[in-house]
Amino acid sequence: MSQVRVRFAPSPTGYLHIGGVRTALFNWLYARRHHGAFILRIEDTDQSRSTEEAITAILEGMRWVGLDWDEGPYRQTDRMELYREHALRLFKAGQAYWCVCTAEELEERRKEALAKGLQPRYDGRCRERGIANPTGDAALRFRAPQEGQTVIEDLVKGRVVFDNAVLDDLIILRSNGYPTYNFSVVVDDALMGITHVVRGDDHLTNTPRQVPIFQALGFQVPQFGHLSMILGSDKARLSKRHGATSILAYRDMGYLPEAMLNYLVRLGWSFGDQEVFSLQEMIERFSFDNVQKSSAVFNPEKLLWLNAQYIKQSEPKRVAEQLQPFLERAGVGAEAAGKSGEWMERLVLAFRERSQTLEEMAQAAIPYLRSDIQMDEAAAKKFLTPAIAPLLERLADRFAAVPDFDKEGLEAAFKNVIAEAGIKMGELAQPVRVALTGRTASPGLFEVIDLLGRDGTLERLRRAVSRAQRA
RNA sequence: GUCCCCAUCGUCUAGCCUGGCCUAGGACGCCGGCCUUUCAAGCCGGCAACACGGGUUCGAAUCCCGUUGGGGACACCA
Repeated sequence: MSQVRVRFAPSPTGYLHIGGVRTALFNWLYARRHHGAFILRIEDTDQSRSTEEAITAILEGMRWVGLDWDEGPYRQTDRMELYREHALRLFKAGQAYWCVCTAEELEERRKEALAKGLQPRYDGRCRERGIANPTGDAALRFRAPQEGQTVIEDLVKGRVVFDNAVLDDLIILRSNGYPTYNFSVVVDDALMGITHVVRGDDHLTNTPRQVPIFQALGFQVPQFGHLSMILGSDKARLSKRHGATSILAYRDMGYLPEAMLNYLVRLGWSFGDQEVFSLQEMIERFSFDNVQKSSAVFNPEKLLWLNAQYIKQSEPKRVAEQLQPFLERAGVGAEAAGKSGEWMERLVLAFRERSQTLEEMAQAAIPYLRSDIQMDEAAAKKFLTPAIAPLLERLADRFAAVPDFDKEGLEAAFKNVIAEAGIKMGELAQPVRVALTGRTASPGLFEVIDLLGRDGTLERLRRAVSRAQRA
């Protein structure tokens, strides 16, 4: 059996969206599963819509999620001679002809047909003109089969049959010399030896247009697999109005790349009841046999849950590294840089179970990095009262007396104070929490103290005492 | 309009190909409880679906036909 060769072929007309990443992922998984090659190809033949920035964003997105490619990135604009050469070959063989209908005329006829409720296909008026050497602007059209059927044995949809009567003679070479999509894909997929064309099912109806071109060119027809679309909550195709769709936007919101891939792979694919998959597991288990035919609605809550799972399970050291840019954006980059790696890991350990994103973790970490804390006024009013002040002061004194400020000593000191005062743990814990963090919610008190250290803890406690006395 | 694809809890899905094991399983979310110094996490429990109508069959979520609904395509875009 020949080697598997698959490709991801985005057009650089915008950022890399998550639907594209899922298509890339399925291709990549299939390649890795079968020890084949995953090829990246940029389809930039639309000069007016393709941009360098988009190409950069696509590569950046692919690298971020870790979908590495074995060949490419190829750019179609670097391969123009190839398309022209094969298009002309078709012309010489009588399988393509020059068309001098103008774009305006075509557009008019198209609208007319649509208005009449007919399929807006090219009427073939240049088909028999036999123009050999067009003088002005002319496009080259493929002479598509008019009879019979084109049958596709799709890897995910199964057998799909199209009547060739619905096909029209599509333009393969524009009058500006550039190839059109349906032609350049065929030439590239054939020349690059692509064995399985796996793409979105918005391309399903392009397939019967492409198959005859493969055949006319004398190329072997690859296998096709059409993946269902990702929909928004209103069941319409996922787009900007449903929220963020750019993969890099998710990076910037604090999602982990492995969580993104795990979420995306489960959108349309499953392996029994398993929800969490390492990359290795995905590779070992992936198969088109259990790829869903129907489209899937994008569910941000489940993504968030998966992200939280990954944050919890990842190596604290790695999470700490990935957290850096978020700390910088939160304005505490310098403070974080002053901390040891070991301290940063303790920070991650304290917050990994209460952060769904890295952004959330960075926000939660602010009071532990800055010396001046932002006090929640409502919380202060409720918990830092004159009545509690003497207890806080006593606690600060006892804490100060704990020899190496270790957890056991601190806990004993804390318990002594509440026992002496005859109050419950929570009655002192909340005021202390507010005193130390400025907030009513935080990790365990002794974890907080551990992060703050002796000086930070005592200073905040004392400051809270004077504030409480004045309240 | 024409062609193509699709249809199980709100959502992602298992089951469907190879009918009975389905009183339809899991996950997210939601609700309740446990744990608890707060917030989380974790654990336990609950609500919730075979789109509809015909067949075929002893028996249909599973096979067939139709209806309805949703999506996609129909460019000198990709």
